[in-house]
Amino acid sequence: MPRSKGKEPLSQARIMRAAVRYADRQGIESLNMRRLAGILDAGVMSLYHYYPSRDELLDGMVEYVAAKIEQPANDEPWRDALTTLLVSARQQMRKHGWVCAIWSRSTLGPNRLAFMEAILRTLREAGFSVHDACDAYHALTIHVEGSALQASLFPVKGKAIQRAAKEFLGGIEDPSHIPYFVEHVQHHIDHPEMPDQFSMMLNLILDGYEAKLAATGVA
Amino acid sequence: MPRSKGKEPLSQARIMRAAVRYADRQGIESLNMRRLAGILDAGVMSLYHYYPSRDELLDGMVEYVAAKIEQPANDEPWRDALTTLLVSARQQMRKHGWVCAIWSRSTLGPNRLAFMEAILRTLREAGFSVHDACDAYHALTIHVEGSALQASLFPVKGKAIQRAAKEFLGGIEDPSHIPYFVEHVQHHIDHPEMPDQFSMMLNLILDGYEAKLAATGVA
DNA sequence: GTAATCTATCGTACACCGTACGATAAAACA
DNA sequence: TGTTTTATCGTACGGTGTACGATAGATTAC
Repeated sequence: MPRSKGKEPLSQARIMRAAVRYADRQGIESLNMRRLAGILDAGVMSLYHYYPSRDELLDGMVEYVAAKIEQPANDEPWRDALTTLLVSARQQMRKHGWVCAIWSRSTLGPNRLAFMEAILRTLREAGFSVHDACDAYHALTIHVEGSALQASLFPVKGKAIQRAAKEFLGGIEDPSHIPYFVEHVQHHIDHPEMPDQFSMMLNLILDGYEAKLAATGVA
Repeated sequence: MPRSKGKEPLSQARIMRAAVRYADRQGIESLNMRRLAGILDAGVMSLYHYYPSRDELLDGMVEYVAAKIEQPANDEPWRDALTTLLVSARQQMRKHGWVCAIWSRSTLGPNRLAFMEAILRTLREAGFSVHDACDAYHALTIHVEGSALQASLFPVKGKAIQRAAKEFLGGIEDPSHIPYFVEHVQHHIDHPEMPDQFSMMLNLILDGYEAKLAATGVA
């Protein structure tokens, strides 16, 4: 029984929007086919007309986010181009915290592939050897994915961080054994807004490879 | 009906060993309570006498691995101490590839806490300010966890890498759009043993913070 | 020794998940 | 008008984690 009058029809795009929206609010663990169908006011099996399985839906969600990563202009210097790519990737991963959990595990789709290609192209055209480009590629992507993953484990907003961290410390049975850890958490409580630690570290990595590139003398 | 004569009794340790052993071989996704009980030749619900839930079992598995991370000697210079800690952590994560998937998400247990505390203590006693120690801590742990995660997505052994990468490339519909990605994968095929890229990057990070520490002049 | 209690075991059952299969009715086409 | 295609979805099945309560051996109390 297709297209009943009252409700707007299903589509890949509408399902995807609902899925992303739900994951943004409630996390991806609790996103299941029945709930998603419920949100869309549709039968569960109707979803399978547009996505053959839950896994492919998740892959699609990763691609959805990957599509929003900004691509650098062609004439940008390599360091700026990489910064554009990686800062944008980081932004999207922060915006959709759930992607970190499935990013690496998802089947490689065109958008994620384009992201990887852009990084590698930038490096190679900057003069990096295949080997150095390989090193730098992994260093950079590890940093982006790793830091987004770590960040996704904590609440985003300042007030919520403080509350979470406090009850976090409260859960420890004997804090006297771990003074430096307590101090560290306290530091996060006192400074909820980290002054862009991601970019600092990114620059440190880029500094290292810029020096190496200069030493190689290729340009 | 407790302790039937023929079979050795259950215990936290025996269950944990079986779980780790199974995850090492078959991965953690397919590890479920029924299968684990089957391996141990026990009823499913018997496991719940030792672990109140699957989640707590997984937490225990993370703790099991965290316990094996080598702690540095007290008199080691800070850079050596950090290297000891992080290289050892990396080794354990490579040995038990499945931990990467649950490491960050697990509830903080004493062993993982001890690992974090050791890093922070080393940094602070080396003269890092609370803020710099915070930065360095995150940079280092992101590197360890991120690189182990990326590595865990590929087979360990050389021959398997080559086969996997080849069929990986074969699955792409139009490789001409992604020449640099193809080149990158080819590089991995040709050089299955990466000359310790992890340590190189680790040293790069440590170089950066050593320079910063020297500049601060604290010692 | 016997009775009461405790403890480790586990069978059954239930709720929730992804999804295979096939039915159905509206739309498109002949 | 009759036929085919397409989007919808109800039902059901197998696989999960686990709540509940039964049970039989070990332990303890008398």
